[in-house]
Amino acid sequence: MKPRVPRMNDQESAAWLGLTTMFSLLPVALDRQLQRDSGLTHFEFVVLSRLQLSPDPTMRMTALAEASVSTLPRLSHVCGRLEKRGLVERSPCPEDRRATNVRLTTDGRRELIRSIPGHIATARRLVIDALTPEQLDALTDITNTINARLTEDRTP
Amino acid sequence: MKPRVPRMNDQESAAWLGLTTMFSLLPVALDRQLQRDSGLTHFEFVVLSRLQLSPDPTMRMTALAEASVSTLPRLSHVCGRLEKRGLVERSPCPEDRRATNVRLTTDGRRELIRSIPGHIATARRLVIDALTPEQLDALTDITNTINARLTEDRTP
DNA sequence: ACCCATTACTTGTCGCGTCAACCAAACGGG
DNA sequence: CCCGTTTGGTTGACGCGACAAGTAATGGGT
Repeated sequence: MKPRVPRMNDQESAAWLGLTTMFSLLPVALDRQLQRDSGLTHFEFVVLSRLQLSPDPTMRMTALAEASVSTLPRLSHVCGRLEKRGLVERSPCPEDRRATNVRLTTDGRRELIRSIPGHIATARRLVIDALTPEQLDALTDITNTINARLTEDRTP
Repeated sequence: MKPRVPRMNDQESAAWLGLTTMFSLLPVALDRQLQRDSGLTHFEFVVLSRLQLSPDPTMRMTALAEASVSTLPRLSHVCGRLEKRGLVERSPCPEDRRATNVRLTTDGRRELIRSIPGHIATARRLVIDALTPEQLDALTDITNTINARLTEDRTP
């Protein structure tokens, strides 16, 4: 069955063009700043952040993957690199011997904290400070709505 | 000088989290659908689209790079692949012998047109149809504002 | 007329992410 | 108490993109 999807009108096209343009520019900009100033990719930054924010000092790979909006293979690779650089440590989980626990090392926490101000400054300069409070609220609603669709699309 | 950037408040954090979550999910989703159904990456799709939309049947690399929100190296690589697959053709520009002209082949146009309905359907399902008209307008404003900052940030 | 800077693009390298395949442990029905 | 299935994670291969470096043509200043 081919349910004939309607073309986009001008209003829809404008939104779509703005959106696609944004996400071909924004990730690159974030990666550039973090890489240049802190030697971290944005995703590495997110992983370290989620680890630090966790109430429990150690997290399972699956939980960390979920928290950092990623996949297990991707997380596994990046944890391998981060471990080599001494920023995280992995240890087998005693309760479930299939599982792996990850935790932030002292070096990892230090590097993360060092990198935060520059990252926040960039996020403010490029996005947050450019928007009005009403736009911030609107953006939250919009992204939450879209993200709901995206997450249910992830696992068919 | 270190002008002490303020932390984010709850409103700002919510918007930022929503945004970062979205652009770690959306590009993957678009690539997946296009790759599966049409053997194209989203960026390849954009390149072909811009070529087809051009009033002139042929475009300079620089113009195409700008239109597809990309860089010259990236575009050069992807044009190489697309040319190998017979979807585009490159020829030296007669007026400026440094320049290269790209144009869509018949096969390229056909493949593009084949791929459009599925792509639009995905864009609708994941984004457009999830939003109200007011949200679409808001999204256009927001992304245009951010994109302005991003583009001026690109070339310091 | 010459030279240096700029423009236009290409190429190579490297690192990251996706996917598929794999392994091992735990579960659960018969 | 098995044995098939599900869950948790790792690994390898491959492709794409960023960046840096290189080439070639153009143009602007003197």
